[in-house]
Amino acid sequence: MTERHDRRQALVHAAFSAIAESGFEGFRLRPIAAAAGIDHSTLHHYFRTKADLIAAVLEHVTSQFEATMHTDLDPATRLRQHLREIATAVTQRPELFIVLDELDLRARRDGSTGADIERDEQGWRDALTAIFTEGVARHVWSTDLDVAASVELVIATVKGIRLRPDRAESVVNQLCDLFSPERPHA
Amino acid sequence: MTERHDRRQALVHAAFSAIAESGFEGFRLRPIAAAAGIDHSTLHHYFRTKADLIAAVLEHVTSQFEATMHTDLDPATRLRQHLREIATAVTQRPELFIVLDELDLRARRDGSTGADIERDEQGWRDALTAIFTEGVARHVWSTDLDVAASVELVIATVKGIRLRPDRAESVVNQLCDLFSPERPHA
Amino acid sequence: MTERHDRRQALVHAAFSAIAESGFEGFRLRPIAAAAGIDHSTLHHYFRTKADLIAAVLEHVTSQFEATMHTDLDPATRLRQHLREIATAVTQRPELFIVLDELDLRARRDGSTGADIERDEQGWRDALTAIFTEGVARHVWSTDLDVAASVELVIATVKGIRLRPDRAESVVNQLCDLFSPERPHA
Amino acid sequence: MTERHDRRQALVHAAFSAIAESGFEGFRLRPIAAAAGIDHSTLHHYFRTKADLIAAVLEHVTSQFEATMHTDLDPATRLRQHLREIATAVTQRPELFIVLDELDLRARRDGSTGADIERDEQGWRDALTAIFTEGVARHVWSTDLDVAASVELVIATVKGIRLRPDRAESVVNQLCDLFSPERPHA
DNA sequence: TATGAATGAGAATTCATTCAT
DNA sequence: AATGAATGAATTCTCATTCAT
Repeated sequence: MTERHDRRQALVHAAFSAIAESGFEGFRLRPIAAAAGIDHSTLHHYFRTKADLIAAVLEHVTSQFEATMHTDLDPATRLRQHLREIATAVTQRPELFIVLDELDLRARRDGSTGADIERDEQGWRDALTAIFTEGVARHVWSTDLDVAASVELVIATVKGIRLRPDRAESVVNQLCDLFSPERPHA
Repeated sequence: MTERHDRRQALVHAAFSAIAESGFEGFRLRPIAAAAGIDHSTLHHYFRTKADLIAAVLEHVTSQFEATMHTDLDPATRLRQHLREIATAVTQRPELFIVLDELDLRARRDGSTGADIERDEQGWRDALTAIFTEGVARHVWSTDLDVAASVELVIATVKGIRLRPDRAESVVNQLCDLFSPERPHA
Repeated sequence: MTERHDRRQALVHAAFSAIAESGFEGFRLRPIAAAAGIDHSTLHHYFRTKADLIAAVLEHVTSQFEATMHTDLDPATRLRQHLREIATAVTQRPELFIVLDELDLRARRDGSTGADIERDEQGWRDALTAIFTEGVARHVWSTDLDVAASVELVIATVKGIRLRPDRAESVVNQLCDLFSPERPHA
Repeated sequence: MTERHDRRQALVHAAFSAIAESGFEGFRLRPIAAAAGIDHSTLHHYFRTKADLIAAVLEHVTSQFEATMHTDLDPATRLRQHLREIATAVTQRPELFIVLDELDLRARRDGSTGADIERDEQGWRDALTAIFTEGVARHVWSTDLDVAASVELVIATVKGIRLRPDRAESVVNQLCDLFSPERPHA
């Protein structure tokens, strides 16, 4: 049983790496099976179709993004911390975000992929909305702040740095600074 | 000669549309040739290889982004206008940005695509840098503003809305508001 | 032991139905095992190979045709009754005859199937020969009657209606009428 | 153009022979292509799918059965001649009838095959009906004769001898004799 | 007896590309 | 410039069978 799980995991990992490296364009099953050390027909024992394997990769990826949202008192700090963690992750595990980008693009054509991704994104959106809403309520941010637009801005920005680990940190810092200008002295 | 040019254009357009619709994963030459009304082997008279056709699509796409930067006096207005134009384009010609996203992802694997895209992006980066630099010089923005990070933030944000035409406008507005808070009254 | 027998029977029945429905062209072991509620590899405990299972189906089919020849006095009546019974069977259990037809066709390629079927057919041929021989002896039919040819005619006709339950009855009646014209009046 | 036709013909012939020899159960495209001396992928240039090739085989087979019905004066002679020609064909070109039998069996599962075969059979049925009807009108046969049943009997008998070239002649003769008893001399 | 894992051979089909015409 | 024929390598997926448990 655990062996079965191991093989499956090995296949998912191999598929994940392959997508990270070559995208879906060149994504073929045989090399995946080979990387896991099994015959390519055995792969179908674990994943009936290519789509099933891709679905498993998607699940693997999204499972890595389980909410790491903190519950500090200060919403501004929470936002900053959250974005810094993302920036760190982009830097340390760039493949994760590359594959996510590939999946995002693929979601447009593949309904079920789209649904899974959308569900995941909605969870994230809700968390961000909570931060901004609380921030406005506590007068951390102006009551004029367009919460929905701010949330989408954050999301867009994060998506925009997924392929740019080198710039991730400075970009999220700059975004946080715009929301909550550091008043260093005084 | 002009006929030849027309045929090439027809092929490039067909390829562009196909990529916009199905991405590179499902990008096949035969349907492209069929869409242009020619035999699939004739396509090779115009583009020796598949890669050549893709390169032509890339060129077609980037040629659509020739800098439409205005030269108003006020840098803040220039920025806002520029981003609004982008948001409008994303809304009105979403395929253009979808294909750009596909190409961006592909650039990681394909050196020459990467170079072309990078060159293009650099032009854009320079223009944005000029705006922010001037804005700081003219005290539109604080001298503390991190110009480079601001430029990357703008770029990241725009990239992040490429697949979301519906949110494009509100996101860029929100970003501009953060840079230059509208102070409506007083 | 009886359990084992039951399982075997279940498998044979499932195989029989599958062949009746889709012929040998689409005959696969896995669905058979599934229909019998067992794993497809367990099937090999009961039938070592696919051919073994097919042989069992053949046996099952031929066992259904144990001579039900009557021993009335009148050969003509015997013939008519025999053919009517066949026509009824074709109507009521068409799958039996469909599978028989499939097996007949297959016999050409598969030696052992051929032998089994041939043996069965010979028994039938003998019974028919007995009827016609007796009929000629008793002057039910002309002494000019070609007994062997008549037997083959009957066999051919029956084979010819195996896929046509709807016409079975009228065809066998017509054949009997030709052999023994009903002289209803006078 | 004629070359193209030749290749197609060669493929159809090779397919025909393969089916005659091994039936549909073992019918694979690669050996067909090999027999025609081409790469197996080239086969798809001529027949997009396996089903297309089978359809061409079916057409080839049915085209061999274009009505060879004579227009002698005597219906009984016409019937006898017709059946003798069939018996001769079964003897001389047994594969034709074997393949026909295979197709007949296959027709049950494959709608389009079924339609084609049915259309062909209907033509034959019409011709036979004409013979019997005329025979009854001319008092060659009793007015009591069930024309429809007689037609079906002939059809069934012919189908029943398709796999038995050796018995074909004696069976059809016997059938004719039953319809029109030879009254030798006297 | 029963299973699930594994295999290897092979299935139809697709695709970019080349070549002769 | 244009075509259709041809290729060969590759693709996903299937299947009967075996083996260890």
